[in-house]
Amino acid sequence: MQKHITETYLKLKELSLKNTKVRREIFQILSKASNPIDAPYLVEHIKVNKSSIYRELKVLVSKGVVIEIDFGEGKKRYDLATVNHHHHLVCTSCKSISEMKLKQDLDNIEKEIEKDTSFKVQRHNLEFFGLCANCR
Amino acid sequence: MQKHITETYLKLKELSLKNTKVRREIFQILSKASNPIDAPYLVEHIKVNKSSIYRELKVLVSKGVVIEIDFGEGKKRYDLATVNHHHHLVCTSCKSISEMKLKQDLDNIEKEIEKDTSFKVQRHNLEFFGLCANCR
DNA sequence: TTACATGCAAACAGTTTGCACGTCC
DNA sequence: GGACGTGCAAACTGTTTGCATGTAA
Repeated sequence: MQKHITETYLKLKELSLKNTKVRREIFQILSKASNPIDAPYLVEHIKVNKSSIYRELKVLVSKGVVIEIDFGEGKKRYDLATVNHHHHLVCTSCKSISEMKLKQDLDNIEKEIEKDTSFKVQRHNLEFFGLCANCR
Repeated sequence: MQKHITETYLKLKELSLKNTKVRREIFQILSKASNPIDAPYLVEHIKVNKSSIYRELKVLVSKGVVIEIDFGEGKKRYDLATVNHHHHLVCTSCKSISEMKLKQDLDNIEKEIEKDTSFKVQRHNLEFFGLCANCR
């Protein structure tokens, strides 16, 4: 707990961002969450004006500490930019989300694209939609 | 031209959908387009009330003739559900979109997921973001 | 002290809804 | 004739903006 607070404090310092309420709380919620969290959830759970939250999310995304994900729900989701790149399995029935890591990521595919099309890949989105174990 | 109209007519019949203005025009625009088209574009270019267009898009998606794509722009894009499954290269600078087909699609990955996680994959989204030949 | 963070209210974009009316087969 | 499509206006959700004020370092 104390450890967690200290880590957050250090991370903010490292990014030369002031230690403010929104920042602390966004970090807290995202780090506790096991799945990407949508902006409206943050707005609902952090007692700070929503514009501050949306503004803050942009800052954190631009700093690269937080990543933005879109499952096509009409709203954005956010997750800590952990070292572990992974993909999501989204259940089309109960909407639950689980994570998975590819044994071998798409690096070879990305290289192939760059060679074939001269498009320089910066990142990719890969999500799978289907039925989770409970719903199938 | 005549051919195209006839095809559309037949397709509608096959789906037991009435031959209406919105339907014809959505098909026409989507089939001429080389990239997925966003809903606001359709609203702007088809002289029909926007609610009809949004309603219609849902019908066509549910019938499986049209697919819905989301590049995280805050709006949805639509494309004819052709036989050719492909992926997109979205330029983060000029926003241009190009298409690509994987030599080998993700079928093996999907099978792996089903085996490892008991999640039944129905479909996936895979988009690459980066710089196109012009912008890099 | 001052650059950066916040609250508030209003605006915006995309999309959805209810209801009365119109039209394809 | 009846099921289905449409127009219109209003509402809704997610997100952004301008501006005056507050606050961390």
